[in-house]
Amino acid sequence: MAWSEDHKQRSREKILTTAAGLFARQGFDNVSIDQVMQAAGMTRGAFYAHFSSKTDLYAEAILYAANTAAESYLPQGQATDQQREAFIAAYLSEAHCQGADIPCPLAFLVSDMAHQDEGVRSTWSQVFQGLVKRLQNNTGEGSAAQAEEQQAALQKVVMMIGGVAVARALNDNALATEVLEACRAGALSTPPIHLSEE
Amino acid sequence: MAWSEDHKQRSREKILTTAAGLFARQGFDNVSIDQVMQAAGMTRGAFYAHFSSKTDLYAEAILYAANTAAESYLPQGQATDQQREAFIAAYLSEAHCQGADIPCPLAFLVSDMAHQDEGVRSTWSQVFQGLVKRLQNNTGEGSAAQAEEQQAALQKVVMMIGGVAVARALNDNALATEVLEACRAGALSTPPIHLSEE
DNA sequence: GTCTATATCAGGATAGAC
DNA sequence: GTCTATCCTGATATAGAC
Repeated sequence: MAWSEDHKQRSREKILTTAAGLFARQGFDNVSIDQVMQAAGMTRGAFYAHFSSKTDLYAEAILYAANTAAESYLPQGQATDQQREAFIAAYLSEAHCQGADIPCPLAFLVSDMAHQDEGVRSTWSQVFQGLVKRLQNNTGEGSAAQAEEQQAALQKVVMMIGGVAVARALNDNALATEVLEACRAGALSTPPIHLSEE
Repeated sequence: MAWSEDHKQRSREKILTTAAGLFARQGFDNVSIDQVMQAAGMTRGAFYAHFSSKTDLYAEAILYAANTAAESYLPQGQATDQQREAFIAAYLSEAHCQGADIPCPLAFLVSDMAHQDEGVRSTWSQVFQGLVKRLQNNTGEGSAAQAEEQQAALQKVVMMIGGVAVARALNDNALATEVLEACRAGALSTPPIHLSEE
């Protein structure tokens, strides 16, 4: 049944891309299974042939969005400084903020995670750690240098996620733009902040 | 009818404190009017004598939380550097992250704002701008210095809001602690980041 | 695997008694 | 102003036909 299997796989992917976009833009509670399936060109009943529950879909969609984004924005393996900077600028762009393509679930769904079950939260956390790892320079040798690298990467990631989340929340477009600019400046400077509490 | 008026005012405040805590910790959609009113010691029907809708309560609760927090944590008017730093450290503490007192709606509800109506979003935005203003040093005279002050304040606020939101989202407690530490370091350095794109 | 139909339930909002 | 009782809608999940 090669055809049938292929068909199922295509349906599943269609549901995932649709759900990833809708969840990111509207949040978990404001998206219904009906809405997802209709946008994917199917009806509600077909849903449970692919996913066991709405929560299950949520976790899968977050992972799917992360994988898709990583694939197209950052090359696998080690990235150059230039590639990293381009990625940061794109992340903190107004286009991303307004929900272009499949928006990043890290920024769009941060404060939604606290209410979700273990499966969803652990998926989100893994995606977060993946991003942190990708933003590290890995130039330092000693463990002290590594710790500083880690701290700098965490600060960058928080500024990226926080910047997009805040800009998206704000009512005032001009201020939102200003926030994005400030965060680009903050996250692009390398190393952005030098200060350990030793 | 002094007694009656006073009674109503007390009920209203009881509803507001209860709602502010519940909304921040559980999000708008995961809190029911029933839940709020029961926790406040009343029943559902009494709700509409105080607020016109759940959304109305949401906006009022955000404002109430902000005013309450501002009152107890930061003195009105100009703050000293030391007071500002204590505030930043308390904001990025694990106690705040875990929902002590009435948590800050800015951090706990960031990614919820995008789905809310104008009234709620504008309330949130006003609270945000209030925090930005409080964190500015106001030492500079020229407009260029002012712009840098503004940028630095925005970076700090994003790191505070983003740090708490991310730490709260994470599944991994050790990593969450690390995030908070990194953000404290980042937000406490003054000026944290020097870079304008001129 | 996908459809239509339906059981079931939670939650927002209103009506009317006290 | 607060209570109980009720209406109504929207949404998850399941059952059974094709």
